Amino acid sequence: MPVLGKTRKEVLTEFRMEELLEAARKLFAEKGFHGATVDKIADAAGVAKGTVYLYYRSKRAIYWAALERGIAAMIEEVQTQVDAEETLEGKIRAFITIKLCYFERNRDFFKIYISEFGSAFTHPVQIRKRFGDLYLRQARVLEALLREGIKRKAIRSIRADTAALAISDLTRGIITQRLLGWSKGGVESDIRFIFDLVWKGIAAP
Amino acid sequence: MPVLGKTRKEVLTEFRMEELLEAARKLFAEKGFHGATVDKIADAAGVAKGTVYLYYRSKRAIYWAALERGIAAMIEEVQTQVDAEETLEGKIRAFITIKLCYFERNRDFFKIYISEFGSAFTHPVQIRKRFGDLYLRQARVLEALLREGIKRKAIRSIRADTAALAISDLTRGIITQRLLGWSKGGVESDIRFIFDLVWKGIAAP
Amino acid sequence: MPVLGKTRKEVLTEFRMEELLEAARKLFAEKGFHGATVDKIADAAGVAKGTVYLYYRSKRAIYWAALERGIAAMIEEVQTQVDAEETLEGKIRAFITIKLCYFERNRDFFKIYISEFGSAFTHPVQIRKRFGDLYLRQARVLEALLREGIKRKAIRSIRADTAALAISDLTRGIITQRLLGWSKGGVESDIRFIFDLVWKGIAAP
Amino acid sequence: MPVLGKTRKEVLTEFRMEELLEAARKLFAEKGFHGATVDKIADAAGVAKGTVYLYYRSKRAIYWAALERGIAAMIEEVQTQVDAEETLEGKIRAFITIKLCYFERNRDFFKIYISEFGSAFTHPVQIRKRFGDLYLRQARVLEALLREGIKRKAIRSIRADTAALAISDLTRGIITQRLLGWSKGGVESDIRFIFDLVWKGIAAP
DNA sequence: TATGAATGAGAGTTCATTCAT
DNA sequence: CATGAATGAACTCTCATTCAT
Repeated sequence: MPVLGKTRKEVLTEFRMEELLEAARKLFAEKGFHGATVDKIADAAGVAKGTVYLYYRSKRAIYWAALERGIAAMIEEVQTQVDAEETLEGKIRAFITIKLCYFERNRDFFKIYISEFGSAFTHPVQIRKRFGDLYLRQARVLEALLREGIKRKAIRSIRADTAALAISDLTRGIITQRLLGWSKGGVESDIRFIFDLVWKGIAAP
Repeated sequence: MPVLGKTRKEVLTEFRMEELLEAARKLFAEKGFHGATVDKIADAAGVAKGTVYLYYRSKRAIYWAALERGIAAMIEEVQTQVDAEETLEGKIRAFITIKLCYFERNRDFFKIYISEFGSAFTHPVQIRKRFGDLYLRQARVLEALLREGIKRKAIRSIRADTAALAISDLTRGIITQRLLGWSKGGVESDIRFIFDLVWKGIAAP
Repeated sequence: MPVLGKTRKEVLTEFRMEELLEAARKLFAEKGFHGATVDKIADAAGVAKGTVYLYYRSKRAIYWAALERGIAAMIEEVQTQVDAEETLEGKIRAFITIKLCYFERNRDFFKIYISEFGSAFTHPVQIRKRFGDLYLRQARVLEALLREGIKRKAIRSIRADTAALAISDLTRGIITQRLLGWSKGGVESDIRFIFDLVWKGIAAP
Repeated sequence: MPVLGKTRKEVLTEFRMEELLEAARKLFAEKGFHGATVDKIADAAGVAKGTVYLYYRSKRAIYWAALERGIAAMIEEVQTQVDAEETLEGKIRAFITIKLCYFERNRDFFKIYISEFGSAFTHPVQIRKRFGDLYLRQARVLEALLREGIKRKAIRSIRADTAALAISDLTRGIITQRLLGWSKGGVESDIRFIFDLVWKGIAAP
């Protein structure tokens, strides 16, 4: 009997998938794709090995689900917060802030995210493309902002796509530094640092 | 019989290690750490599998050797060129330029380098630390420059260590974009882009 | 409420078993015992996997049921037609003809039948014996004919049991050839071929 | 240093392959393809599991090697003995005799052989074809004899290809009966039975 | 009665590492 | 010093069977 548009079965399925995803996320983050075994994922999720395959077609599929889910959630959060800001400056600052905060809150996910980055070159083309698309999608949120700023002469005339990726790189980089314990400053300080660098770097004279 | 301070044996050993390293670099770059098998590395180097273990203690050891060797060579090249420049601006530009060119010339190495970055979080602490030290060493070349610039008031008062890492991130990022085919501009254009962003971002007002 | 000696429940049970058998027969024929999964059998029969086990104790049990059922039906058909013939020659010809036609009509069953033959040696003794009994039962229909023929001097003095099996082998062989596309002749031609060979081979001089 | 055209390595390789084949043959015969595990084959051959894969690419490959090897040896033996006979009658009798004796001597092989027969319909087309070719090859030895006999009017005008397969079926059938303990007669008696049936069945009037 | 989610033993295969030659 | 055959632990994935609902 469907309740709220979902049958009992669907709810259970969703629950199991989420449970498995959570366990997988933790393990992938801790040990990387190869280090995490399906056995351990099943164990961590509290189910038998075979059960994993009732919900995901392969180990890779779980990995992808974790990755895609995380990026999608991040994009959504970023987009929402950027939209909530009124000034261009505020929007760009929000972009940096939210990404940084999101990753701080989802460290496990960030580790998978960054690891996939590292594998970008060794994966088959189609997998690489799939991740690329995902990654570029979030960069494009920023790109649109930059383009608007350039049009309004608030930002000097630069390649908006490259700049967007560069800002993403900076943000990603600072998070890496934080997680590795290389950055001594607080989050606030790090955000301010990145933003200042970027804003001074791209603002119209 | 020692020649130039090296015995015949030492020369041969060095030669074999180099040969193996080259083969390994190519394979690690192409297939990643897990995808590259010792069998294939031995094959590519033209020796038997067992021979590999006469020169390196493990597969990981080869990987590390490839990584360390590459980073050391890069640092050296960067240092030399930075020293050759006279102005602060020139030195910073050189830092970016040389790194970018070095990686363009040594794509195989870059792929390993970037991949290790991705694994930074899944490795045991001591391995992570070892890579960190290596990575930070090159950043410190830049950090010293920035510190000097700040002292001379050519650069505004920023955290030199964080800034150095940020500039490294930017450089690494643009190379990634280039290798993935995301950057449409030429090398010159990319260098100029990064440098402008950085210089405007950090220069004293 | 019993109807025609069967309760409603019994009718339903029989119906389900038949339905499952049909589905199983098709799958076993197509993929062999190991290739056919209980999942697919259940699917093909339009029931859930668990339901299968309400009607059959195991996958093997379904297989056996399919096999026994098929052989029993064949024996019945053969016996009926043989009885309908009047001459010895006619009876033997009928034996060959009916078997061949039966298998032509029930190719799925034949594939299982022939496959079980192949496994005859790898099965545990009791299973082997069970199949043997089944197989020998049909041969005995023929054996009886031969024995009668020998007594009446229409057939030369041969070992009736061995001859019966030999004729069965010939018949089985020709069907195999037909199903594998090795026999170019029509059914009629194949029947005539076998019968001539056999009749000339066993007839009294 | 090559000795007798074979290097030490080649001899060792051949030895291991033979050793594995023997172990595999026994297990396949006893348990069938699915029942025999690579683990057990390795065990029986006295090597580790991984070693098996140094000599054969897959479990299937071992199976095929066993099958092909056995059939080839049989064909050779049959051909040699058939050639040694002078009369047509003698040749046909030799064909039956040698096959029967070969299988009596190589029971393990026969079990695999017969089992493959059973799987003929469930295997992919190319595998089926491969076995078919192998099987037909031995039948063709006989076919040539029959064709010659027909030309010389010693044999009545029959389809030589179908007859050859039929005689093969008879031979195979009698061996099956023997191995299953259904045939009470001695080898001699069985051979005579088959030959008489066949010869009377095909001889010109 | 019917379901299908859950199980977990067990399959084939790979590969870093060792060691006798 | 060089070899490469041998190892065996570890991997992912399958599927017959069970059992709570």
